[in-house]
Amino acid sequence: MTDATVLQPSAMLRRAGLRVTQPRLAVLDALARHPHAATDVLIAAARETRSVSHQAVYDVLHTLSDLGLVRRIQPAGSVARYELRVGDNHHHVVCRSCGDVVDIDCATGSAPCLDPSELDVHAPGFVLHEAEVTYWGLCATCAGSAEPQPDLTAPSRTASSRTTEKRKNRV
Amino acid sequence: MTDATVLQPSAMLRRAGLRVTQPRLAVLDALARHPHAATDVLIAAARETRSVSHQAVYDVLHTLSDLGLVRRIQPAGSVARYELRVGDNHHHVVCRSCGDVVDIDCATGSAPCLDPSELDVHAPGFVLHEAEVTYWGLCATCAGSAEPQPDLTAPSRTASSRTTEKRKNRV
DNA sequence: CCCTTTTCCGGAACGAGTCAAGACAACCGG
DNA sequence: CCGGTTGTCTTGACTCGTTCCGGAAAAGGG
Ligand SMILES: [Mn+2]
Ligand SMILES: [Mn+2]
Ligand SMILES: [Zn+2]
Ligand SMILES: [Zn+2]
Repeated sequence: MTDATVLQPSAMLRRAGLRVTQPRLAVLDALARHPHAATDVLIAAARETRSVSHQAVYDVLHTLSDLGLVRRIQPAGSVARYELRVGDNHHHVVCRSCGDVVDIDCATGSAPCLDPSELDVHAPGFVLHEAEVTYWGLCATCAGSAEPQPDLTAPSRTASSRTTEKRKNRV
Repeated sequence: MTDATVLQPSAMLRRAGLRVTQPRLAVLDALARHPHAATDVLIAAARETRSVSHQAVYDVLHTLSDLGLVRRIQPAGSVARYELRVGDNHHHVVCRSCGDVVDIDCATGSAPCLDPSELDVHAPGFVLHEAEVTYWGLCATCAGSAEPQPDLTAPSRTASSRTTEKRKNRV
């Protein structure tokens, strides 16, 4: 429901009982412009607007995600990413090669959208909150090019041990 | 299918074209005894058997997961965890409080067990490999105790910014 | 048993994220 | 409009899991 994007940044902060500060406005602005961005990207983006310390960005992201104003996702092998789309229990498609993340509306509806049939058998008494679904594969670009894009998660390598390639975790 | 656990360790190594070495046997043994264990636990467990360097364990885990002999999972906010159950596309239930991981058979069958309806719309040309499902909630123990167990992932905190508690990432 | 190739080792390095303590600035009440 | 009270930011050091490096060791084929 309460889609954060429709509210005035300062309004949504105050409504959550938070002070309206420069770092928070800067981060909210950065989030609006960079959905699913990693922290370092958000830091850079926030600095385009205001002067903010990296620690402030971390603090803001913690505060906001603890209060549910932003969502934090962390596809395996990636650093934390953040988005303003909250409360709609949507899912994500992630490219194994370039790490790109795309939203997918939840077909089933609200959380938990899926129910593990064997829950009672293998984890009796477990209280289920949500089912997180991550679709893995290759985006159109990466699927096309034989030589994949600068990699991100890459557990999908065919060969043996130590890879020589570098990796980068940008957006 | 090819459930790793039913094969002799040395056999499955050789069948994958790998040399049978002490570190690899030690890690396979550790994995058998500690499903879903984090790397540090596996290092400790492997050392109970043979003398192995931490780097060797990392190398082995990379080699084996690259070849698909072990599976690597990484629930958001946790370090990497490994298991021998591969190729059956099973899913996981994770306790938000203590970080405990439990297997859940995939009801649908083989990967990708789920199909995002809007794939073509929002990510046209995307080649789907698998759908990873992670169920989040509280295990019976943690749901019972008001004061939750030593924490692991804990994005579920209600209050504001900087938490005072410590955390630990064990199995 | 020797040689080649793979694998392992120890140590240094790295990067995302955290801790800590003092400076600062929102907001409130006057 | 001002000054005090908190909650928030800054700076800089630091932790922890993991990776990089290059020489040493050992697996396996001949
Ligand atoms: Mn999203
Ligand atoms: Mn499992
Ligand atoms: Zn891609
Ligand atoms: Zn628990």
